[in-house]
Amino acid sequence: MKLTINPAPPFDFDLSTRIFSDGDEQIRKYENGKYWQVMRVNNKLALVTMKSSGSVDAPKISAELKSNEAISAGDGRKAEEVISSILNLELDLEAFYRDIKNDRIMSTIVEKFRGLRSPMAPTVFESLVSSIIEQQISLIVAHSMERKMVKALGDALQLDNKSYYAFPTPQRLASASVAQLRKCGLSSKKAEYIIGVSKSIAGGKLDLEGLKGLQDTSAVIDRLLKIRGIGIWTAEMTVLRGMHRLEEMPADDIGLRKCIAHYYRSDQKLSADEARRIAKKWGRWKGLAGFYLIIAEHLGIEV
DNA sequence: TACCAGGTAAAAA
DNA sequence: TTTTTACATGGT
Repeated sequence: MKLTINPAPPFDFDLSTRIFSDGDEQIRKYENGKYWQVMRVNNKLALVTMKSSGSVDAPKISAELKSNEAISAGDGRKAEEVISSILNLELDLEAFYRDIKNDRIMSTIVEKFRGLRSPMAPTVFESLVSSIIEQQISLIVAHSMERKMVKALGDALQLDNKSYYAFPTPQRLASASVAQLRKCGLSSKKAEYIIGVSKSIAGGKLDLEGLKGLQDTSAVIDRLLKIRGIGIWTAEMTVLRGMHRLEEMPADDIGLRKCIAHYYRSDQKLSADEARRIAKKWGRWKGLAGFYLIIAEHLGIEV
């Protein structure tokens, strides 16, 4: 099935998905103008491959959905919703750009990255598990472990003689053993955390996805902090990427603090509180602004 | 080789 | 109550 999506401008498809250039081709990857990944639509697995067929100010995405099951028109609409969610297409970027206009440094950066949207996790669960894996270790290491986990425990989709993998469900991770996750490189503790939270969800004791309905982000974070293995950093990362709460910024994050220090304090070390103070002027866009800073630093942009 | 990297829970002080 | 420590692995 082919889909055409017309996001609100500005949207730079290639700039936003190029982040996955080093991704795994069996999970999700950007290459030669195309981005693909497995997604769940109404409990069916489908591979979606997308490319830009428009421009930053008149964006258009051409997507193709492939599955071993029959795909209905309703599934197509659901797929559009999921795509919109993971590419963060609902985000009002113009409002962000307007609101940071009085910040000269941030303004210079957003001008260079006009149309960049931060990728989002399709579910709160995926966002939470990824964040647990990313605790304390470098992103390169974390992504390597996550890849192994998705391939070992995720649902496989066989298409064109190739295997693709979707992120494991809470039910699957609830029945996994610590030893299985240890084989993916995770520490015993992280394995326990992930299995523990998965069991709560599978057992109906925790409705993670339902937390999206809570307006008050700090109430969501308070609930997440009750889960074993979830501290403030993990809770903030989870709501930022899994619930589109772009106002949340993990100020305790060392890497992010280095970025803020680089652009705002000539590389002088920052405490978390100082980072929060600087981030205050980004208002409801702290997390998104932080994302722009990380990308800018990664690409060696100077202002 | 040793140390650090987008932390957290549990032990020790 | 606050401070230290164990934990995993890839890069430098």
